[in-house]
Amino acid sequence: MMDRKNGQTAAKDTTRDGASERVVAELALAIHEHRLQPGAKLSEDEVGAIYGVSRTVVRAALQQLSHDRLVELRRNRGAYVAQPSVREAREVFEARALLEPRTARSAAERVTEADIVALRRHIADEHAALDRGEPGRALHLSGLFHIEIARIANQATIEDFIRQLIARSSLIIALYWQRRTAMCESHAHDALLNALASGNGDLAEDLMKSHLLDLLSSLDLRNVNSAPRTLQEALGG
Amino acid sequence: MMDRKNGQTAAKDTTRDGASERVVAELALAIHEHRLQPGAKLSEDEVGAIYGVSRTVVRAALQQLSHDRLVELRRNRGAYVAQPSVREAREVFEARALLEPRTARSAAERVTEADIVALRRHIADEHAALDRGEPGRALHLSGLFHIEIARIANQATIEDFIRQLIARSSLIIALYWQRRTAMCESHAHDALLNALASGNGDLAEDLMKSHLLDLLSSLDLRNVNSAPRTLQEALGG
DNA sequence: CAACACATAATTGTATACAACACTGTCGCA
DNA sequence: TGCGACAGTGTTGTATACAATTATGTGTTG
Repeated sequence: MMDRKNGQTAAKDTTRDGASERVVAELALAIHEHRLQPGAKLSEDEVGAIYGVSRTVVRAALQQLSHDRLVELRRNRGAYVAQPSVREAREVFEARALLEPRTARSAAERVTEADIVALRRHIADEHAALDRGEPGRALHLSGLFHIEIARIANQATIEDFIRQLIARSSLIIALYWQRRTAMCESHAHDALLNALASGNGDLAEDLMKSHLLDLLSSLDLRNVNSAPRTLQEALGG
Repeated sequence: MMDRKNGQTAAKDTTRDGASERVVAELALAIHEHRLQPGAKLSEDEVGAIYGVSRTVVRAALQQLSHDRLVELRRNRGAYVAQPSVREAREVFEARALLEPRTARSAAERVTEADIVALRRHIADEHAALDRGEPGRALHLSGLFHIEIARIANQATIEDFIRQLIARSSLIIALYWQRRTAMCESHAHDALLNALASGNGDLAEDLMKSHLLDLLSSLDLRNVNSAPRTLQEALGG
């Protein structure tokens, strides 16, 4: 293990200390991009070996992720990528419906030229990822679009909540997405962007609301398998 | 230190493992009841000695508290009870205004007899604490009243957010409360309880909204001392 | 006397060691 | 053969040791 650590030291020297933050970021990204599937076990030794840190650091990272509900900690049994239940899925979108439309309105009232440019960039990246056949990355970028809007609204507290909700949404989509509908949401993002650019708060609020409803309705939340999936299913897939 | 640990083992045997949760609870309670003032330093060794656990456990607890923004972690410099800025204070109440009125409406639509009984109990406890001259405890109970309403609304995700916001509100009140207005909010809680008991969602939502506005207006948020208070002031007080 | 530099002490960041618990497979018994 | 007890193995929970960083106090120097 020491060898591996030394092998990664070169790449780590930018991160000086606070090694757990890097692990948090890497794991969160892997979950967001669906490289880690819901239910996957995150063994402390294994994760530590991969990133060249001790279990102490890994534990801190896992605890942090568990607070965002990306990871579920079971006492004496380890950490697993969370598997939101159908009920949790509904709750998350309920909360988003409560927070995001109003936030979009605030954003429309405060948005600057630079913000618009950044948002256009996000959308372009999203399309590019889709064209490259990286739906996981596209989904991640789609989430960042929402977070960017929250940032523009300039309410750090609400932004944090939205960030958590979007992270969980990523897991929910991994579990409950039904392929039927194509990934058409980029259209919704375009419309939102236009509303923001024109400073139309009413429209932005409405568009966000219906966008979230669309998203929710594209999920299959009939509680067919509301029970947590077994590890075997996750590993076999 | 070992002696102390053994000395507490008897009291700890109910908590089997997960020792950090107990530390989290104790520290959070101390903060909520204003026994720990904003800005107070939480040394790992010291906290560990008090609760008879190692720094490992204390660190886990502090990290958890920092995620709820009750504690601020500064790299290589330790953990301090958070000192929300004026801006954060406004943001917290903005978020509460977004979440709680709608939640109160939901609660009114779902409330049961047992819930009403529990809420009455909360209010009674709150009054009792005030009469006993324990304003810190009364404030804590007042927060629990809000959390109870969120619980009744049966949206665990939103409940968690509200829980965080109320925890932070406790710190905000510790910092920015202006004595002028008496602790009259119990009245507001009574009115809310009646609205809930009669199943009047509209009224509950309105009452919650104005209750939060009252609370906000009872704070002194002119940024007289928006800069974080010095440790000396905290210690000298 | 003020200001800087350095040595010292104290505290946090990380790694490792040991203990406690959970899971797995085997053996014995009905 | 089926079920239960038990030991073995591996993983997590906690404590401690060491390294790195910061804060403090002292002495020197302009």
